[in-house]
Amino acid sequence: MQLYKTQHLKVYNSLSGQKELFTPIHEGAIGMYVCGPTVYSNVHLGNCRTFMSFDMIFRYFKHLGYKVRYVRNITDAGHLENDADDGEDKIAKKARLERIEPMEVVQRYTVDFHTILQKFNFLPPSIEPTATGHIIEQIEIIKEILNKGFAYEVNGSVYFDVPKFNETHNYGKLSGRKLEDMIANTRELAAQDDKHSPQDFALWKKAEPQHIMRWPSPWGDGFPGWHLECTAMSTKYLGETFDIHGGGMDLKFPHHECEIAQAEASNGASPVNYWLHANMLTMNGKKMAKSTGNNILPDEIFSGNNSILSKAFTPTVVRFFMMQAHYTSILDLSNDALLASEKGFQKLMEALSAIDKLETGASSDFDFTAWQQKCYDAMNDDFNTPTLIAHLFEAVKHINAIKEKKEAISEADKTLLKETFNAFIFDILGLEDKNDANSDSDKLSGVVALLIQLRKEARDNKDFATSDIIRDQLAALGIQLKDGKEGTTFSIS
RNA sequence: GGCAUUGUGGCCGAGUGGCUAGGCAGAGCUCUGCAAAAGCUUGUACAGCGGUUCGAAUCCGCUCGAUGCCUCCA
Repeated sequence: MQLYKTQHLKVYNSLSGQKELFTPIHEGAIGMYVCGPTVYSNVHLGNCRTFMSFDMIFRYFKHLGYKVRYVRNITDAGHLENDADDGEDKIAKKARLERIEPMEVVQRYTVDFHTILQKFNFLPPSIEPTATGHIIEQIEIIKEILNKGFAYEVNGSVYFDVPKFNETHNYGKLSGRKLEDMIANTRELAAQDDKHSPQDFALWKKAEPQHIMRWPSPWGDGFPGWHLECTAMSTKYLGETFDIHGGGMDLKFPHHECEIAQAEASNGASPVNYWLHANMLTMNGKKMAKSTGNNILPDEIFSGNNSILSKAFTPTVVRFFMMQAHYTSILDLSNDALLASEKGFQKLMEALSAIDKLETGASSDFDFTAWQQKCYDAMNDDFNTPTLIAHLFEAVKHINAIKEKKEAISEADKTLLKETFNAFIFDILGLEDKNDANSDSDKLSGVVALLIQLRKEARDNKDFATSDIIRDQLAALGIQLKDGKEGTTFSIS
């Protein structure tokens, strides 16, 4: 059955600035494009947050029964470092610094990107196209824009004519900018520039002799402009108008604004119905960015090898931390926040594992069907994962009460509870119940189990000196024993 | 300077014109040989100053602060 027929989803559309009822162009099917990474260095945690937000969105669409074509590109053609003529593309620069082929840089960091996302339990997109694999498509779009008169060629480069475009279209409608204001606020620089207007942007740049990444084109050897690849690839795989375009908030202007302009100039149609923007992850209150050095790598968190965190955190805890904030809000990373998330996540997992053991009765004291709908309502309200998680914790309270026989649950509700928990926690939020430490080594588990047994015997004999030695020595090794009604379990920190 | 977003209890972080967010920490309790773990209970916060309203943390204005974009950036 298709849930989307009964669950009505609202999304915040950056284009309108409002939450809108989501209706795909083709019933039951969704086309979604998300701007992927530029693979010139290791993906940092801030990058991951954006992709994780859209991974969650992708997962929810699938859960609702939509057929989704999710396209997330790899930018491997490099972007210009700056707008001046001597701009150098990032990948070429990195290649020169490291004395390797540009495609070697691309390969290295593409692999890193995929490895990290896998650790975070990402679902792979339907298509992951690369910019260099779509040079021909990009050239075709440039030709079309030139034909329509919205671009001009200068010295082997082609620029998009923003003022001309703005005469008949609305440049700035996504970011809420007005061309007049932009012109009025233009900084005075770029003395020797081929561009007619500072607002114009490159569709094709002439490659200087020393430039490594280059392709032949009708305008000579060069490379595509910064915004073109997304237009080319989204159009190719999703059509001239598609449902959702996502990306980080920092891409809204100029990148996405230019995408709209390119698409409208080349084929006349507005390319995207719903623009979704994920907000930034900050650290110490500042945006994470490769360029400023204010960032942390995922592996530095997983290993605990960094200066801001007191310990290591697993990928799923980091994911839970991020899901506790709404994707459109700025989220600040800190040790305390991560610690809080870790404890909360453990609590959730313990409740989940307790469900199976719950004894059922004739009826339930809690309306689990209504509760389940509240979970959906949260997600239907622009993917409100923090509210969803609050509802999950509400259920945790009832699970514990049932466990202690203070409340009752019916067999049917127990099944519903289990299915709902699994669906939201694993399928939608993408979390994993990995007790890394415990599953680490069967031998270790066996040894600890043996020690637990010896300690139990000592305690039964009231030999507390021995039992406390076992407990304290294990604790010193980072193995904590947890005495419960059903016996003793342990966790490794 | 321009555009945009934002300011919630010790920390993180939702939300809404009047009805408990949630997590963590803290406090109390239960359990325990003692602890730990676990569970239960507990907090009336919404930058400041005005205004609209029967009623605003939620709407409007101003002040102050923060962040993002305006050059590549998730």
